[in-house]
Amino acid sequence: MSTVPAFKRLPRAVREQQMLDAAVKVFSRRGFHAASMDEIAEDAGISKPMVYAYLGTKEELFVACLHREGTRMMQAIAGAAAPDLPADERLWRGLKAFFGFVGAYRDGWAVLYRQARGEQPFAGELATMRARLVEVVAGMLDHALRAEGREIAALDLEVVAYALVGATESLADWLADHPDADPEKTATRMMNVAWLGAAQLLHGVTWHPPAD
Amino acid sequence: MSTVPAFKRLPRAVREQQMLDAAVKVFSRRGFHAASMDEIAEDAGISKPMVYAYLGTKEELFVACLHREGTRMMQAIAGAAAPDLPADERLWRGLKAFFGFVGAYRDGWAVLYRQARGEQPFAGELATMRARLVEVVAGMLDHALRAEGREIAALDLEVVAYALVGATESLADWLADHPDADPEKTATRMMNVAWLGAAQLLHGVTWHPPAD
Amino acid sequence: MSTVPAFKRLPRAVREQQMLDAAVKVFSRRGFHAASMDEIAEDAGISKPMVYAYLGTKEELFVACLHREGTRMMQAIAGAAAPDLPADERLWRGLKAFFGFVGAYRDGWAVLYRQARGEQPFAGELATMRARLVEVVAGMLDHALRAEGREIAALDLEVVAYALVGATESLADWLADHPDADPEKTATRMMNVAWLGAAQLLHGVTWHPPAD
Amino acid sequence: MSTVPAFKRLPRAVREQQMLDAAVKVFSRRGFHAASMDEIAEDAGISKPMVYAYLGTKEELFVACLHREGTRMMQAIAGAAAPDLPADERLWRGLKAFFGFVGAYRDGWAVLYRQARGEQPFAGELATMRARLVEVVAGMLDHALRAEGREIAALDLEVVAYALVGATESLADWLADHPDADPEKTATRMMNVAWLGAAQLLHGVTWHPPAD
DNA sequence: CATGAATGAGGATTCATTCAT
DNA sequence: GATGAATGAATCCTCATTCAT
Repeated sequence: MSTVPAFKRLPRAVREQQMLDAAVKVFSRRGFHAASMDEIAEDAGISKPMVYAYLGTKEELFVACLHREGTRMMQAIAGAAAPDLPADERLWRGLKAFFGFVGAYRDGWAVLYRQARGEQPFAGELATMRARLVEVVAGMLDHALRAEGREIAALDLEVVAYALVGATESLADWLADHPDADPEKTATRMMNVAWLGAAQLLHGVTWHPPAD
Repeated sequence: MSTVPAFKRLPRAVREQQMLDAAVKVFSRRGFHAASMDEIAEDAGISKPMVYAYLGTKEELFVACLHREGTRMMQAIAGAAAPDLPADERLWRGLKAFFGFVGAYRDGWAVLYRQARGEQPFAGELATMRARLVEVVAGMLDHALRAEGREIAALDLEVVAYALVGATESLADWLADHPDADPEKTATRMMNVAWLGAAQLLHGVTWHPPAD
Repeated sequence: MSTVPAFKRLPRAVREQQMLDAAVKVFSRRGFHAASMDEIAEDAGISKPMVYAYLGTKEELFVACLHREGTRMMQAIAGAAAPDLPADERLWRGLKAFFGFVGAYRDGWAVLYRQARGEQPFAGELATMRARLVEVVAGMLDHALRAEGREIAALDLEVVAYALVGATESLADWLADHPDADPEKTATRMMNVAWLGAAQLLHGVTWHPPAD
Repeated sequence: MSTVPAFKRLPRAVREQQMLDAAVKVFSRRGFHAASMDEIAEDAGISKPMVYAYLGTKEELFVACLHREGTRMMQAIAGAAAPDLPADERLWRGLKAFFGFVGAYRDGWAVLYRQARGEQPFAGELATMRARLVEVVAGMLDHALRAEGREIAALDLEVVAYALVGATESLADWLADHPDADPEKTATRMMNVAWLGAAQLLHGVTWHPPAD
């Protein structure tokens, strides 16, 4: 019955999303350190003490951003790359979803990687997220290898997967810096880098250092 | 037994190197923002005003670090990967030199990439350095392709090179985080990722998205 | 007996005045450069960040002082020297009000002139304020001259007015340095310097350099 | 017999003058606080320790500037206004010499007054110099009054002289700010302000406050 | 005589964070 | 629940001043 003005006394969940939106925006524009809680609060249209009450300290707030954006990204990928598809199909769909996400949420991507990578407090968080990706990729490769009757040392597998993830992140950076670039085209290029080599590996072709 | 009282009234060139050493160390441990000029000065065994007198502001100091470490790295690579070698040989030697450098100067690598990537003021500096690498790699691929009588769009070439550089940087990160890992082994793994795929490309094999 | 804990959580307007009071006091005692924001904040009974939050940087704070004191002074003069009075009466009342102000707010005067004059960043501010005074005085002279059927070159008028203002400022300095001196007596003396000469000018008497 | 390069190993007196030249220039451009000993030394073409060795601390250096410029000015005036001339002639010549000096050595004037006025450490020095001027002017007035068979209270005399000196300084400021203005014209204007009033005083005309 | 090297000390400014209303 | 008011604690940077060569 009360006629409270819109945008006031919103339920907590809504407020929190507003704050996270503002935080992601400001963190991605300014970077973690240069971002000020003042600016975030102002951008969220809320007073600073509210931000602290709802989402805690600056670090906690950043971690919350990381979580939200990371979860969104993983969901986008997981939803596209069903585990029962063949390896190349899975990889292709996953990459398409990934680059699509990056293209659509450049701010989120900037928060996730560009900022988090440099700041030690979040290295752990980031490592966890990346580890999940690496694990997925490594699992795909391993699965495909076993289907071919082959095997590869776990460490080698991990490192190769790590490299592929790194290449992908790098192209994501490139995409974030080229607003006009086409995400799907970028995914295709990544496939050409990743799959051609991986397919060789699957067929048992490997490279060895020369005698030197 | 030396007749010079160590650490006192050293000539400028020496002090500057000491300062850069300290700065690289502190920046790599703490990150650009969290690093304090006080700590850098103390670590260099000198007072703050000297740091300002010789190397300028904090940003200028960081750029100086970037330059020194970047130059060292490029020299290490250039010295190893002579341009007259065949492509795979050049790639292999370049990677070996690169991972060797990263393994030997983990602090320098951290300053170069992990820190610089996140901080906007240095994005430009870093982009320039990475662009040089990408250009070299792209040049190698292009050279090899032409030798095979093939060609590829410049943009595609750049993006593929970008991905390879990204994968390499990612493995370098991994190496920096695993002090016991063997640089040469890591280089071998990178070759397996990069060269197997690149060789396919060289032979005209490409991947195309399914009809969907 | 008051129910409000004095000096705590005061509204912004009140705190700003306290800060300005403190700033005027400290600036006038120490001079702009030698004054420290620490001392001003402490004198205002508040922490430094509040000063920055409300009044901005040291320069902006000084300008705020200049504005407040200058406005007060101009109001005191304007309130006393009604424009419809005869010239000598206006001049007398204006001078009385002016020296009364200086006698009552010696700190304010010191900030206004002694400090501002020396520091380049405020030369403009001060020049504007002095220009207003000069204009008023010149206007008075011009008005009186025209009433006598005479005229004088605008530049001459300005310079003469400038000299009168300078003489007045100088006596104000003298007054500020002699706490026991009587402001009204000082005003009378200034009239004897200013009016006797001005009256001659009004009657067409002028001095010309000898043939030499 | 030695062929030392010119401008090196100069006799002390010469070096000191070079330093003072540089100091006057820098102080007048930047103001006392903003001026740095580095800049002064560099401008003098000499190393900082030399400045300290010859002229002492920054304050002492400033005082030395004050002395040199003040002495030059007093000499210029004293040389022109011979004590045996009639009062108006003396005043006219003195003013001409004064404004001529200011016009010729704007830097010196800026150091003398604009800078020194604001900085407490030099208030005393300045007051002494101004007192000498005031004394001279007051002496002139007194001498002329007695010649007319009149007398005036010492304090009144001092204050009036103070006002005249103030007006003169003020016009000197104006002159320093208007590089194209003619010093002699300015002196004439000052005579019109000063002498017309003073002459009235000499003839026994005085102004008294209205009954109120 | 002359200077490059070196520093102690201090000041402006900013920010994350928390009360008291 | 919500906020204006308030601050402790750092951090960058500069400068007058002095050794040691």
